[in-house]
Amino acid sequence: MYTNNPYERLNKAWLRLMKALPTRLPSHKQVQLLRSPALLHPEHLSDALLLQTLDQCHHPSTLPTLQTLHSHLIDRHLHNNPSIAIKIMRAYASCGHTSPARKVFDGMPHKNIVFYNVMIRSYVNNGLYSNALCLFSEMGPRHGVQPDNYTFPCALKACSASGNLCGGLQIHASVSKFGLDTNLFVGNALITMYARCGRSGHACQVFDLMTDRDVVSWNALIAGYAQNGQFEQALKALKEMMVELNEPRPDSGTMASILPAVLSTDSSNVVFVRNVFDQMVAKGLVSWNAMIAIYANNSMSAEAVELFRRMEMEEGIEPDAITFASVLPACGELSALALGRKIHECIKRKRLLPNMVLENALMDMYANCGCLPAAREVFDNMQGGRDVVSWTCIITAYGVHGYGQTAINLFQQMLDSGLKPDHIAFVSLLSACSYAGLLNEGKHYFGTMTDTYNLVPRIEHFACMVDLLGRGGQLEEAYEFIMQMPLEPNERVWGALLGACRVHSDMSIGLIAADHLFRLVPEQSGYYVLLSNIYARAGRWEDVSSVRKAMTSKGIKKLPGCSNVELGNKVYTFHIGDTSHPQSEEIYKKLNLLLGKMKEMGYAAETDSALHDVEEEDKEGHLSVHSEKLAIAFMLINTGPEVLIRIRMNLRTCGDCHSAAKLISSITKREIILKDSNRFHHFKFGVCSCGDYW
DNA sequence: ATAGGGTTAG
Repeated sequence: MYTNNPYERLNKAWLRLMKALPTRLPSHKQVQLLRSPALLHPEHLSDALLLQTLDQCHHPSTLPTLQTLHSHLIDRHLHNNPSIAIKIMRAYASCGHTSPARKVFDGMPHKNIVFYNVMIRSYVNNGLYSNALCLFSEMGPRHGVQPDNYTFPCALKACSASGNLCGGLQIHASVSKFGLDTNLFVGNALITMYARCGRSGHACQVFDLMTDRDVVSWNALIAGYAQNGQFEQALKALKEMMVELNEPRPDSGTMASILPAVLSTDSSNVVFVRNVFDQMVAKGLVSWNAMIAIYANNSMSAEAVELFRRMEMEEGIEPDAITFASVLPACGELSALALGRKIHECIKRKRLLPNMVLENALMDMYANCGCLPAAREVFDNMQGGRDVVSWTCIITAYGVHGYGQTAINLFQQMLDSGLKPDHIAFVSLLSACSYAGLLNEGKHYFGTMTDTYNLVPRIEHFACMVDLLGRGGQLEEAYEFIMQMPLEPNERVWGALLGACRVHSDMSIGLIAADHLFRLVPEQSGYYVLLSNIYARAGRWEDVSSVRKAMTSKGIKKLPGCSNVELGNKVYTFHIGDTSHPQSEEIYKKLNLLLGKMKEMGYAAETDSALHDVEEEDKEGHLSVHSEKLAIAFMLINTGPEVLIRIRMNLRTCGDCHSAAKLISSITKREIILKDSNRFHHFKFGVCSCGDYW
């Protein structure tokens, strides 16, 4: 039965829609809301519906709706009702507009504490911390309102968010005056305030003095330690939290809080956090995101990708932008181009672009998979602007692919766009110069770094410069450069010098570098072959055996080299001397065939070169064929001539495999992109983009 | 009618 009001049905339908909507609307629902015919004529809506619609205005896109509603509420003289006025203030604040909220606030003749609390919170949520504190300080006997247990958490949040320790201390004093020290919410806010102001000791004191603690208290404490770089303390707090019986149980906030402490950590800690994760009854999206990020950042890319798959497929949880930003680096690390592309499609389908973080992550993924054009396409299509990270991504991409001049041009374009380069941008640029052998350019930019941009060079910049000079054959100069560095040279610096000595066959400086390296990191697997070979060549047999002993006594084994290639939707892994593949016989046949042709072209296996990182037992036989060669042969057998061969290797490729790949690319007229632990080698027409230096 | 902690990139 309908009345004569033609909008009665619409009112009913509208009411149903309102009830069905969640409190926070996803963006497409917001658009629906704005286009609703009922809202074009809100005068036909009942008071109750108007108020229900008001509750749904929580997003900037609903601002026009809100303004219409507001004027109708004024027309109906409902705006002076305190609870309605509060709703209007909150809605404006959620839409990012504090001024109209303040107007409502100022227009209320009798403001009780709730008005103050809501107004202060509006300011805090919109980043206007000083406004919030200003209003807070106006409270008091003069205006007839005293701050209460709702006011303090908000006021403290204003201090936490702006790192305002001074204000925080004053508020803490005030908290004590009002006897709210033991309030749970106030205590939690105090912990965060101290932690965010760099005082995790104070935060811990507050925590210890609290009579009630809940999961938020623990999370605030853990986050405090984690954000202040006290990773061990953060883990200790999490462990204590876990042994507390029953309550409080860790929640997704716990996972997010511990995150910074375990982004770069030991595998034992990753295992521990994984246990926490597994024990959580209701893991939300945030927990999955955090766990994926932890794996991805600790070089456990396969685990990151596997967790991502489980989350989507088995748990049916919808990934969001943060999930993608966390899993994309893992795709890059694995050169899982097919998965990376799938994720890119998914991102487009979900209309998550433009999003700078995602676009940067996509660029990085494509660059790491050896797809420079795809990385460039993402860069060119960025609609929401580019930041230093975006530019650094694309500069790195060109740099590692050997296009130093393009990297320099991009760097200049970045400057032209008004952005200021930071430390990492310079690492990227200097490496690009170094990879491309642009000696003078590298020196020039190293100079501008301090002269123009007031950046103090860090150890990684010095390592880049040593690499740059060394590559140019300026070994004496490189050595001098190290000697006058203001920082203590580390293994990267000496490693760069040793690498240069290998390429330029300089024994005397090579031995100096080797001695330093041996002193610094005798056990580091990456250097040990080089070290023992250079000592052997110099006839220093005692040092040879010391290197070997250091290796075995510390129980460190050489990381087994392996090469990954993607064929179809599968990743195939090859190890040294691998005979496990069904096509093994064919692979070795193919390699022998190629070897014959290579020898005709003057190839000799580099097994006796003292300055080369080839192992003793590495002869031409089956047992010692390096994984790169197997992977290349496998791809030659299984793909047509038009297919670009992409290989991912976990170590630095050796000189022998490099020469072999170069010759094979020439003989077979195939393009080969080999990514080793250091950089890309793009073999085309018998030439390598790295200029035979790496 | 009002409150506290936490997640993503080079």
